[in-house]
Amino acid sequence: MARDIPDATVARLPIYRLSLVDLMADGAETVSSAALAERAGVNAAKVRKDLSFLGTYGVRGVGYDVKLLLGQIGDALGLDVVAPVVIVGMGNLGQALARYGGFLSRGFPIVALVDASAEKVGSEVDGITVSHIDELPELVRDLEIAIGIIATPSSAAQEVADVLVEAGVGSILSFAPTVLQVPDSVPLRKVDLATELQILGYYQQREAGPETDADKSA
Amino acid sequence: MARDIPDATVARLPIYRLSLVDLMADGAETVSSAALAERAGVNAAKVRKDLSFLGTYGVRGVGYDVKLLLGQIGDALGLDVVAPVVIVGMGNLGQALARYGGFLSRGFPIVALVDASAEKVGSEVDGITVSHIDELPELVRDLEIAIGIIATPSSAAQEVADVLVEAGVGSILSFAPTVLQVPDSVPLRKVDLATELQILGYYQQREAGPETDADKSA
DNA sequence: CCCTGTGAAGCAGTTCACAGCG
DNA sequence: CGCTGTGAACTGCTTCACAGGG
Repeated sequence: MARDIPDATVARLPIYRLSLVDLMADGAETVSSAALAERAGVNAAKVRKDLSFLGTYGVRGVGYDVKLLLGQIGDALGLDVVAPVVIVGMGNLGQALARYGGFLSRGFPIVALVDASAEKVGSEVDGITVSHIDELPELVRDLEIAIGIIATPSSAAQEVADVLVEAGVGSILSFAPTVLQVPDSVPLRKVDLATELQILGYYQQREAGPETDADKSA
Repeated sequence: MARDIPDATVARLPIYRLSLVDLMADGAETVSSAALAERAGVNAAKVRKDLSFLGTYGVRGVGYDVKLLLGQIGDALGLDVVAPVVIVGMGNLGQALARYGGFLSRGFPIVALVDASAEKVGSEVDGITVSHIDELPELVRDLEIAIGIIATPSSAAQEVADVLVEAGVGSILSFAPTVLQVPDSVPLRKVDLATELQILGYYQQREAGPETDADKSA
């Protein structure tokens, strides 16, 4: 079992996974690093280096077995372990995420929805009844929730993050446009539309930008 | 005018901006690199290095003038130039973004909404009438749209990206979980819920992860 | 002979540490 | 005397280039 994969590589594994799923749908049984690189939008050396962190599964002169590689990436990402998700904040974005999340591959089931407003509590979104935010700690414990998604206004985000951490959530994904303070032991990732637009604005200004990477995150 | 700022710095400027807006609301007139670093969740040396790329605006022994610094960051990001936005795909996510976008600071007005389905075309979302996707090139030209946001299913994303590029959009933000091919001259950023969850899954697995970065992106 | 796996070189980003200005 | 601005060291990521296996 491969441990301690560089952050930059981890951020690319889901992209390789996506490409491999497509390849498998196309009936491919093996794939070369060059072909995978093309699909994933990176260069071949990077693909080989990245995959080498998972252990070695390529066959020289042939390439990688698509199915096997998919399994290896899934193992590395821990996709075999189900990680229940709660979405906090049932505004436009939270509701959209709840419905959108329904399409997510098995592994990240949305098991609870939470909001602070009396109007929303009790209503159903995508088949799940919205609970009051005061019940969050209880929900996290009872449903063994691993990931908390914050889709509240900025003003409430830190408070929600504190509750999630306190309740024992394993990691947090925030859509609130604010910086959150959480213990180092809780992985936190942030997605913010305004930030993304501003970054694009910079590159646009001076014609010709880089070619993405996102992940930039880790 | 400061040119050629490192990608990693550009990705942090919106975060500094956010922190500075808060500081200004709190009535602060100056801020030290240490204080700004704390708010932004980075270290002080990084703040100073980053800001040095904008030109020098700090006063030794005192810190940075909040208002002046906000202006400088805005200039660097090109926030003085209005960049009209079109959202393509009026599913749950697209609609949520349209409404959410209404809250965005001036500078990124959503001026058009587009969808392929006859049901959606003609309806109104957040005060804007949804146009048919065939009108996209025309809209981009007439409304001088600078940024295209892709909120379609994966299957349509590449086609939409091609149309946007062809129509002359300056940059693209994609929410579709697929890798898009665009010319190097068009900055592209990707946001994908499933990718984010998978990355979190990795770090969660081995208890104790890094402290975000997002962006990871450029 | 093709394609992987990987040392080694090169580059970008981060952090340190301190000189110097207000 | 505090805090900035920055050279220099360091760390981590990317890319090159090639040895070696199927």
